[in-house]
Amino acid sequence: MSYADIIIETSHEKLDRPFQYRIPEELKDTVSLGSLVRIPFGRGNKSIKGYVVNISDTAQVDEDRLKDVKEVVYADTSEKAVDNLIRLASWMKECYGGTLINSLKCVLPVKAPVRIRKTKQDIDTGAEDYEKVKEIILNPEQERIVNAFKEGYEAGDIRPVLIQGVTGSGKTEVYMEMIDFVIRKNKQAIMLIPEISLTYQTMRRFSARFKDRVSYLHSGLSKGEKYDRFVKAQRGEIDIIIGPRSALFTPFPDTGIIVMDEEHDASYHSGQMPRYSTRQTAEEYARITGAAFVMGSATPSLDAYYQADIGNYRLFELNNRVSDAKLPRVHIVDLRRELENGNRSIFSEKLKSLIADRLHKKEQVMLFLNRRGYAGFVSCRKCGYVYKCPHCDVSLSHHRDGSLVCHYCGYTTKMVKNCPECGSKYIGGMRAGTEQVVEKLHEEFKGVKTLRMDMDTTRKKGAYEKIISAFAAGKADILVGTQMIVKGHDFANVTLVGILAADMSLHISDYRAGERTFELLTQAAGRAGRSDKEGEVVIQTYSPENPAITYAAAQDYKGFYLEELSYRNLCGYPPLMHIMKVTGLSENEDEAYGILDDAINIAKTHRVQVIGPADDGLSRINDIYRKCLLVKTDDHKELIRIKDEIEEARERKKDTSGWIDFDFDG
DNA sequence: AGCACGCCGACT
DNA sequence: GTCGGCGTGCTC
Repeated sequence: MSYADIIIETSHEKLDRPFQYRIPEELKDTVSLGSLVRIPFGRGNKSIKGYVVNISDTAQVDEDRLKDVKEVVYADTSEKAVDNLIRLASWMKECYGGTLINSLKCVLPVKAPVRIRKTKQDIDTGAEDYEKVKEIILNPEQERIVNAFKEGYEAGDIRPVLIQGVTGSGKTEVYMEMIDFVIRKNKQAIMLIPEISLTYQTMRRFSARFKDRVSYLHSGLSKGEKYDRFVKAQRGEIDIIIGPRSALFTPFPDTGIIVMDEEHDASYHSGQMPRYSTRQTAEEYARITGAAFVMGSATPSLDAYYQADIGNYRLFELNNRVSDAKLPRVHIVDLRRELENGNRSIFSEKLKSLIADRLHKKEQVMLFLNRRGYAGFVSCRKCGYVYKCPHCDVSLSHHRDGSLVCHYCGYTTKMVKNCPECGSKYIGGMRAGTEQVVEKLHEEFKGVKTLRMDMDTTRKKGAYEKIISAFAAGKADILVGTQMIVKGHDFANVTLVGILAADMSLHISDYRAGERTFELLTQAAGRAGRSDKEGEVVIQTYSPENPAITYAAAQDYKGFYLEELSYRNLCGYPPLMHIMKVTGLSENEDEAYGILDDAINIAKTHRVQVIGPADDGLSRINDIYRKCLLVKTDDHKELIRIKDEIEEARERKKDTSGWIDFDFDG
């Protein structure tokens, strides 16, 4: 007789454990690991669904307490892939909290044997639209990395690989070469990209080389389309899958390599339960499957580079752009001087003259207004002074009631009329939107053609692609946008990039502000001069001496890393310390704080640092108060133990609001 | 979470 | 006596 351990579909944590059922003789051949089955549950024998997570031939409880599996809703064809994915789900539950059933749902393939129809969304991979296959000749730098990878792979070096390559250095060719090597061994490849919007261009490059052995997967596909691809993956009809973080869970029979492009990208963090880090999860999945794990970025996250620094990852560098394209020339403009010289506009004299020059030469310009996580910090336009928390060294946020508040520890002070540093009256928040920028451009340059790309203009489906292709086709001289214009798009005719207010992300109340700013500036600068024409970049800032700005201008990743690491060390932030962020939600402010009381008491019984509670960055959305608590220690395992205790306490109190993040982002 | 069992008060 | 209140505890 065989038995199945089943995780049932319920939101209740108390039931989030395996229940054993008898597999009746007639279902013996259809029930397999990962199968979705229907079972009677509870006194009422209510019929519910559950996932089979283990099959054994011994009963764990009295035989007379066991019930039979009623029916199989769907059985998987590839047990091996599913077995690995179930292990991954357990690891995720352990690491990030929440329920096992939640992690299983996140990880296990869609099981919906519905009719497959080809839709318009389908990117055609039929033979005709392939880009011309240029003969791929790697430059010596690329070749060295590929060879070292192959040697490591053959020698069984299981360490993840981090490629730090400047923008335009040809990382994709390196990935393709590595993938080619692995799939020739009859294994499959997962190619992760940060965003759905990058699917099309990545697909084009990959299908030019790998033809119909490549497919893609993302949340925009219907259940049927996803199912179709899972079946293809399981049957071995495709070798490579391309997609955002969810593509990591493609049920290949023998995953041989996982590539994570643009490793630093914030969208690799899941904002929903389970709140997982794609880098950590891919690393674990690579361990489980025995696959190679390769990350690449011009600006690796500090955490990833640190792993390379201490020898956990193998590090490779690509320091040159392909086909002799030069790195752009970068000008830093001190906006305080502009004010002194009587220029109160949002464009510095330098930027104005360079824009005029490009308009004359019929070359294109990108203007970048960094408004990410803009939380209303206060600074002096004369001397650049920024109000910061004396305890946490993050910028204070300006609240409607006029107070200045720290979003980490809750420190509060009054807003002032004059700059405490230089006494000027030019102190206040920074407020300029892309709309005003466009308006001012038309005032300044008569007849200029502009395109605007931000949250407003890209809300509609397909609007993003429309703007990108219009700009690529030369239908505008200047593209004005928020950080979304920075991501991976190559415009051959762009020779000038202007960053209007580099300080905006520098002073968000987040310990990662410097890292994010460096990243954005470096990536934005990388958009200039991607082909034969040399590019120029203008960075406008009130803090020209800030390392995030100076190192980005110099395109010096290593320099920034060392500087930022010593800052993190000094202030006790990741990657040297680990932070757990406990979030509490309530319609009532006192209650929101109250929810965190248990967490505080639990944390205080451990040898950790407890900070807060404080208003969370985005408190009071939809009239719900959001409060957070930070728990800091260098011992990650200790944080996991505290997390388990907090979850236990929350369960006892039937408190389902709130969540827990580790080394959180934003 | 559901659902049954159980041990007390006011009702045809 | 017994109908029903929801407190307690279990679910393979």
